[in-house]
Amino acid sequence: MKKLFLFDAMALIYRAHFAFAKTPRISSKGLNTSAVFGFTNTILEVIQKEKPDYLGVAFDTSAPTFRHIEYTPYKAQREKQPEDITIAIPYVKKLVEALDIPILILDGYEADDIIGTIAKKAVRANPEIEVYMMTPDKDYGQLVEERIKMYKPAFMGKGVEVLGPKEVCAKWNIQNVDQVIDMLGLMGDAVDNIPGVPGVGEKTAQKLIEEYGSMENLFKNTDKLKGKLRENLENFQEQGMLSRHLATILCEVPIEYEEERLIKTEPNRELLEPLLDELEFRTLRRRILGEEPEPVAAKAKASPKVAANQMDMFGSPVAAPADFMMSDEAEEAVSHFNNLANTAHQYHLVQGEAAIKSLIGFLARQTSFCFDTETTSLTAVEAELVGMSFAYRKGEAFYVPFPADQAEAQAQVDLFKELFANEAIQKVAQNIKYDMSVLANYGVEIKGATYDTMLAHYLIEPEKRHNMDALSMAYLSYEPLSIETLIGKKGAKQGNMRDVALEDIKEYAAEDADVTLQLKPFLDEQLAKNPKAIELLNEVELPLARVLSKIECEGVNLDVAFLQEMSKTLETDSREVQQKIFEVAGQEFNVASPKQLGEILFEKLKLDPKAKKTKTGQYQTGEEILSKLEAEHEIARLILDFRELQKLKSTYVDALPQLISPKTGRIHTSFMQAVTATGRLSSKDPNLQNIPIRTPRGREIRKAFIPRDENFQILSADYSQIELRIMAAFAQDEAMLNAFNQGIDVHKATAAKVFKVGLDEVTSELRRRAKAVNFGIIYGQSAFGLAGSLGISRTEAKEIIDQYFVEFPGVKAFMDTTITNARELGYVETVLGRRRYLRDILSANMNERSFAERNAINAPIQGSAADMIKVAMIRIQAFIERENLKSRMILTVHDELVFDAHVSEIDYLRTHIDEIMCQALDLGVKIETGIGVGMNWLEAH
DNA sequence: TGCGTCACG
DNA sequence: ACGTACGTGACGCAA
Repeated sequence: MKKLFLFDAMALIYRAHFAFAKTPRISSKGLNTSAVFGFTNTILEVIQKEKPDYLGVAFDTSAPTFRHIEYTPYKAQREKQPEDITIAIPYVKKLVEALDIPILILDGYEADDIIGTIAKKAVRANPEIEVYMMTPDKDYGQLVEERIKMYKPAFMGKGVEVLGPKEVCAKWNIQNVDQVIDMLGLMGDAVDNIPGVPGVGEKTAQKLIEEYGSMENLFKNTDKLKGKLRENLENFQEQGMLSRHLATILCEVPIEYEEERLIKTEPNRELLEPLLDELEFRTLRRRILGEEPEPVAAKAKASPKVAANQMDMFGSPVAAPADFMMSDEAEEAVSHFNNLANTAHQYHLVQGEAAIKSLIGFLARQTSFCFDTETTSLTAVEAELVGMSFAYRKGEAFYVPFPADQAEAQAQVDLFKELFANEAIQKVAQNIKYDMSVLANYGVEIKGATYDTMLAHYLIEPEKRHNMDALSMAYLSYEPLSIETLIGKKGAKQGNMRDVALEDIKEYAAEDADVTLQLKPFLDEQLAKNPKAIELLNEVELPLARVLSKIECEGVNLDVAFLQEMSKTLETDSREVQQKIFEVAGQEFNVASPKQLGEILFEKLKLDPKAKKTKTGQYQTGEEILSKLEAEHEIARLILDFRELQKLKSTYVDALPQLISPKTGRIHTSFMQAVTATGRLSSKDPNLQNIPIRTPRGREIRKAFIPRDENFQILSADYSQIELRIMAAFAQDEAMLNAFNQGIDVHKATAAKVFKVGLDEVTSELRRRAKAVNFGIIYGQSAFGLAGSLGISRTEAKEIIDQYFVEFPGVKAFMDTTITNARELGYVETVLGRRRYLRDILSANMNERSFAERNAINAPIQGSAADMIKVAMIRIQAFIERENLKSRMILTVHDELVFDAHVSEIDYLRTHIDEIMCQALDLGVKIETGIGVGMNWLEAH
C-alpha cells in the first residue's frame, strides 16, 4: 500500500495558533510564528513518521463557496481571523512551496471539498493507495471509508489518532459514516453558524439517528415523538435539511487527480533555507536540512542529534558542521542579531582559587551580573552545589565547578560571600528564590537589589509559563540546551549533575546564565507597559522571594510519633469500614476504584437509575452524589467515611513524615510564586496550604504541626473576611462598609438586610444563607449555583440575590463596572496593579464569556488579598530581623500567617503582627485579624 | 498520563 | 441546549 497524505492547511494553522496561545513563538522582528511553526512541525512529523509516498496541501480561498451563496449567515458570525493567522498564511504557502509539496486550491471550494474529491478519486484510480486526511476537523468523518482515513495530528499531549470507519462510527455512536452528515444536520455547528434543529444537541441527535437511521426517516416519523422536540423537528425540517446540505463535503469538485504531481520529492533548498532563517526556525532547520543553524561550535559537540554522516529526514546526506572559531570580526558581523542567544558566545571554565578570585574581582566591578547554581537536587535544602555560572554581558559567561567534598566546597563558596553581600551590585537570576536557598545552606546571603526573570514574566503574563526554556523560546526564539540531554529525563534513571562531563555542564550552565541575562531587557520592555508592574516587582515580588526563601529554609517541626499513632488508627478504622462495605455490597471489590465502585452502586445495587456519567463514560461517585444517596442506602455513608480515612492517611498522615529533611529534621515546602492566575502563592512538596481543618478527624492532623522546642509555641494570625472587606472597599458600598467599620458580624448584617429582619432576629440558618451569598458574590455565582449550594429552589435563590443587590447597590454597580472595564481593557487588575488578562471577555461563546466575567469579578478581589498579605509578610520579616527576634515565620496560607514563636516574644509579636497586617494596604475599610497561640497548629486557631 | 476525587482558602 | 462559584496540589486508578 502506498500512502497519500492530504493536509487541511487552514484547520491545521488554526489549531497550531491556539496550541501556542500560552507561549507564542515571536521572532526577533516581532513576528508571531506560532502558526507556521506548528504547521511545519505537523508536516515534518508526518513525513518522518509515516513516510508518505504522495503529499498534497489544500487551502481555502477567500472567494465565496456554494455554502455562502445558498446560506448567507454561513460562517458570518465567525470572529475576525486573528491577525497573526492572516500574516502566517503567506508564510505557510511559501513553506509548502519550498518543501515542494503541491498546493491544492480552487476558488469557490473549501479545503474539505478539495480533499474529499481528491481522496475519492485517488482510491478509485489506484487500488494500491491509502489516503490519510490530516485535519482536526470532525466533519471529515463523513468521507472515511476502507482506504480513506482521518489522521488527527498529536495535540495537547494527546497522541495522533487515526480514524477509519469503525472508529468514526464509535465516536459518533452511529452505524455507518453516512450518518455523520445527518448528525451534523440535526446538531448544527456553532463555529460555522450552521443552525441545525433547535433543541437538538449531540446527545439528542445520537438518540434520534440511532432510532430512525436518517433525517428523512426521522422527519417521516415525527408523530412518534412528543413535546417540544417533536414541535421543533416539525417546524425546522427545512432548516435541518439545509444544515445537512451545508455540512456535506462535496466530492465532485472540478479538480483533477494528478498522481504524479503528488509524488513526494526533495525540498527546494534554495527556497527553504532563507525562509527558515527568516522565521528563525533553527531547530527545524537542523532537522530538515541537517545542518548547524548557527555557527556555535560547542553546541554541535554537545548535541548528539547531528553527526557528520547522519542522513536527514528526507534521506539526504547531512553536511558535517564546519569547524568554527568565533573571531571578533565574526562576532561583530552577527551582532545585529542582538536578540539571538546562540550567536557568538564565549563560555569560560574557571577553576582554582586564583582564577576564581580574579573572576570575583571582575564581577565585583560590575553594576549587575546574572548567576545560576547547578546542584545535586531540586530540593533546595538537600541540594549540594555542583557549580555556579555567571554572565555579565550578552554572550559571555563563566562556569565555576565546586568540589564534591563539602568542606572544600564550603571553603570555595566562602570566597563568593562578599560578592553576594555587595549591595551595590544587582543580582539577576531565573527563580532566584531557589539560588538564595541553596546559598543560604552555605551561609551566603544575597543582599542588595535583585532581579528575577521568572517573576518579571509572571507580572507580564501571569497565566503563561515562566520557565527559562519557555521564556527563551518566546523572547529570543532560541531553544536552550536542555537539562535532559545532560542528565536524562526525570525518573529513576535520571542521572546526577555530578556525573556530567565538565565541558558539557559548562556549556549548559553558562548558557543558562547568558540566556537569563539576555531575557532581562525584553522583559523590562514589557514591564514598562504597565506603570505599576515595576514597582510591584521591586517592592513586592522580589523582596517576597527572599522572605519565602527564609520561610522554606526554616521549615516546620512535625510530631512524627503522633502521626505514626494516627496512621495505625486510620488503618484499623478503614479496614473496618471496608469490611462493612463488602458486606453491604455483597462482594469484595476495590473501593478506591471509581470505576468498580460505580458499577457496584449503579448496576449491582441499582441505587440511582438516572446516575450521571462522566465524559469518559464512568459513573460519577463524587461527594455530592454520595451524600444524596445517603438516605437511600447505608453504603453511601460508608464509602464517604472510607474515602475520608484513605485521603487523610495517604495524603497527610503517611506522606508528611516521608518529607522530613534528613538534614534539618523538619519539613520544607516550596512556595510557588509564579503559578496562580490571581497572584496567590501555592505550596507544594508537600502542599501545606491544604492541611485538613473542616472535619473533626481531619483537623487532628494539625496537632502534628508543633513548635521547635518547649521554649516555643505556634502562633497563627489570619485576616478576618479579607476578600469581603476588599470587595466592600472596591465597591464603596455604604451598607457593607458600615457593617465592617462598626465591627458588626458581616454575615449577620447581610442576613438582617436581605431577609428583612432585625439584627437580633437573625437565626443561625439565616446567617448561614447570607454567608453563602456573600461567598457566592465574590465568585460571581449565579442563582443556579446558589440554589445548589443552599439546597433551595432556583426561584428562591434568585429572590435572595435580587434582594441582596437592592440592599447593597454599590456591590451591584461594582460588578457591572468591573465587567465593563474588563471588556474595554481586556484585563482586570488588583490594587497594586497586578493584571489578569481575560481573552474570552468578548467571546461569542456564552460559557467562555461567563467564565471570563466571573474571573473579572474574582481576580481583583482574590489578587488584592494576595497583594495585601505579601506586603504584610515582607514587613513582618523585616520587623523580625530588625528586632533580632528568636521567633520565625514558618507558613503562609492565603489569609493566614503561622509563626514558630518564642514564648518570651509572644505578646510583642501579637501586637506588631496585628498592626502590620492591618496596615499593609489602606483600602478605606477596617481590616481585622484573629490571632491565636497554642502548643500546635490546631490549638493556635 | 489523564481522570476523578478531595484537601485547603 | 448547555453549564452553572474562584483559586490551588496530591493521591490512586487505569490505560
